[in-house]
Amino acid sequence: MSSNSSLGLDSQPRAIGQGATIHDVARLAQVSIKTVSRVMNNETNVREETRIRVKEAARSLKYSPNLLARSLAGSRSYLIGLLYDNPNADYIHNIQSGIIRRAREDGVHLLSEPQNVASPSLSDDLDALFSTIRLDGVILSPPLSDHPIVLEAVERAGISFVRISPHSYPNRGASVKIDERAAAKAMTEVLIKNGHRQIGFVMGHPDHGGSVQRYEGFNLALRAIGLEPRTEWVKQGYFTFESGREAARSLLGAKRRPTAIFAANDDMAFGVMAGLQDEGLSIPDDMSVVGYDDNPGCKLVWPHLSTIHQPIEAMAYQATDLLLKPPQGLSRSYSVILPHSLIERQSIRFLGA
Amino acid sequence: MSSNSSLGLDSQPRAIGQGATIHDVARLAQVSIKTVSRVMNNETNVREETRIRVKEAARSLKYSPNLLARSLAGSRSYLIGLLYDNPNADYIHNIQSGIIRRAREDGVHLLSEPQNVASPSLSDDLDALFSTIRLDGVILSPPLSDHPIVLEAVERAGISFVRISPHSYPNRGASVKIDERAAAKAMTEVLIKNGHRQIGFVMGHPDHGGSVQRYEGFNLALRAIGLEPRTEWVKQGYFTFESGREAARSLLGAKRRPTAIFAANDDMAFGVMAGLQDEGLSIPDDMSVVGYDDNPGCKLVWPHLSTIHQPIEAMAYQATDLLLKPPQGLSRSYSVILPHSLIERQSIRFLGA
DNA sequence: TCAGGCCATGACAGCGTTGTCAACCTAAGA
DNA sequence: TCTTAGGTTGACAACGCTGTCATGGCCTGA
Repeated sequence: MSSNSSLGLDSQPRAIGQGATIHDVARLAQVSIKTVSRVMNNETNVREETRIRVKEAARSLKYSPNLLARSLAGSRSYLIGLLYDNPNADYIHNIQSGIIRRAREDGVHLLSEPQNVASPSLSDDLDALFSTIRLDGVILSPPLSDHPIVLEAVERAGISFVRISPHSYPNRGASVKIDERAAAKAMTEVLIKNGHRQIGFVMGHPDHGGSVQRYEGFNLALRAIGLEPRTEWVKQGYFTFESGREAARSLLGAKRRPTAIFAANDDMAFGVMAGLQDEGLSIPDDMSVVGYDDNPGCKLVWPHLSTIHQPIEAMAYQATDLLLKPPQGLSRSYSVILPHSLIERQSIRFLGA
Repeated sequence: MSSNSSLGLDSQPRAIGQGATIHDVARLAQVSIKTVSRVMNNETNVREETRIRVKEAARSLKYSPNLLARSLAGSRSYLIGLLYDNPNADYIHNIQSGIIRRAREDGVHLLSEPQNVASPSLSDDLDALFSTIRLDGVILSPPLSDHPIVLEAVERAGISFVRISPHSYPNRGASVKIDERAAAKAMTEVLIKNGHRQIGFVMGHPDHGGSVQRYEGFNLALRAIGLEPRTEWVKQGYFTFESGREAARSLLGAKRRPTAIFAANDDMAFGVMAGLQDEGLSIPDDMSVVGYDDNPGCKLVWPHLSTIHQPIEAMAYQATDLLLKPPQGLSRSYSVILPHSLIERQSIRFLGA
């Protein structure tokens, strides 16, 4: 005897917590399951009358198609992944919010998959992930968006992906970013406009692509007024508070001190501020400080930190949009550049124009 | 003719990006797919020799079972959900990290599902979510862990769940929390030990259960030394920076000013500090301030904020452990209480013992 | 020697969908 | 009137697993 779970006689409601299936809807609407499938997927070639009847039945049964069955049978999984390895909670939170906001428009769900860049099994881990769950696509956030092993794994699995703020391999996939070079240049120009000529720079983590671009922007602004960056004023940092503090100390030891310090991210800028205050310097009177990221902490430190604001949430939304609705003739280097903004707060002293 | 996709003749490797299936492994190991299934699930009653042969085959094909097919056929989905509606990025990030750390031990993946508590469709949204994906369980983070509609939806769907830091409905499901009342009491006692007797309190959001308990702990400590809280020193806040600032202003308007202010979370404490500084007061000289949460901003504000630290990540790990490996005879009010800690920094002035 | 039991294994039917293909109906054109 | 094309619908086989049950081999004890 074959399954009778969908026979009319078996009118027993399902166990608590079990949703209706396509069979239940089909029976109620007096059509085949295939027609229900057509209606649920908004396919064409269904008589209007039938469509309404099915929709009515689906509504009354509170039917919603089982995602797992759908993906097993069809070619989509309605699941996308976010790959990240970033200690900055605020950044990830914004990314995630943007992705989910867009994904929900298409009934897609998000799998959060942090990865350890340093792990020797990274490649295998990703292979396992992709073969375990056939994702409709993944979003790569920095620093993973520039990581060759990650890119290879994604490409090997044949999964479509969008990179957020990539800096290398420009031809490997669509991306969403801001013009970090221009942003850093603008920030530097603000310092210049305020009369600063001796400006220190704390570089970002050498493995993050953004570090280079921000430094280039800084240099561009200086050269534009005929200045050459002095290496004794450029310190290597690692995007952490402590590395910023360290850099500040080191900068204060220079023969000649700068009048302002540009840290390549806010966490380091906070560290710089702390390091300066450790030495009894007052900000911005004795030293101006600016950062990059618009971390919520910017409004907590005193004075409030001037910085660059990236529309993280919007970038993630865009990235997901690109993933879910790829534009016609999407080239392998398709890239959306969103506008950044410069937030001036109280951490810059005006030295005269 | 039946499917030949698994016949020996069809030795063609799969399309790029497609993983091996259980049939591929079975063929290579010369066993039935059922035996492969047994080995992959560590079931008993498989001859050791066979087990090894299958494992070898699986490894060489880089086989990992398809999660979706597994869940469709079996009773588990290897997917759990995190339900949250909390603007605090740091909090959510820690929760998520803890969950994922534990989930990975069991090969389980996490679906991040923010929900809007205020949405009129909350109940329907949850029903749809649960019937679309049969989750193995969900973690409820505050304020959702106390939300009747959420609890009903989860119970209705028959999904197992664990609540993080619940405050109401103690008999509805397992939970993980800290003793918030004791923590707030301890914080207040530190203030008392430093000589403070006039202490202001900024309450948390009225919809968050924690607000009440923190206030109770505060009261307990006062009453223990024979003090009654003065209502003019107790202000309603909403867990936001701005509401803290507001409360500070209002507190300064009191006939007699307190010497210390305890804000029920750090964001409000930051607001209080800002409000105080707006009026030219110096912290802690003119007023001591303490918070609750150990937000990363605590080390950014000046002076650094004394606060209560909750082991958020560990709580989430525990909660997931409870979900994935429920202890025998788990009662409906099973609750794990983790230790908190009190972090003393520079925001308290010593007035004499 | 043989029944009884346990262990190891496999056949096969689902799980709830989508994809493929065939069948039917209707209206338009010959 | 008969085709023909296109719109509408359904039957049925996947998708890649797990659950159930049957089968056969081997060991044990009477």
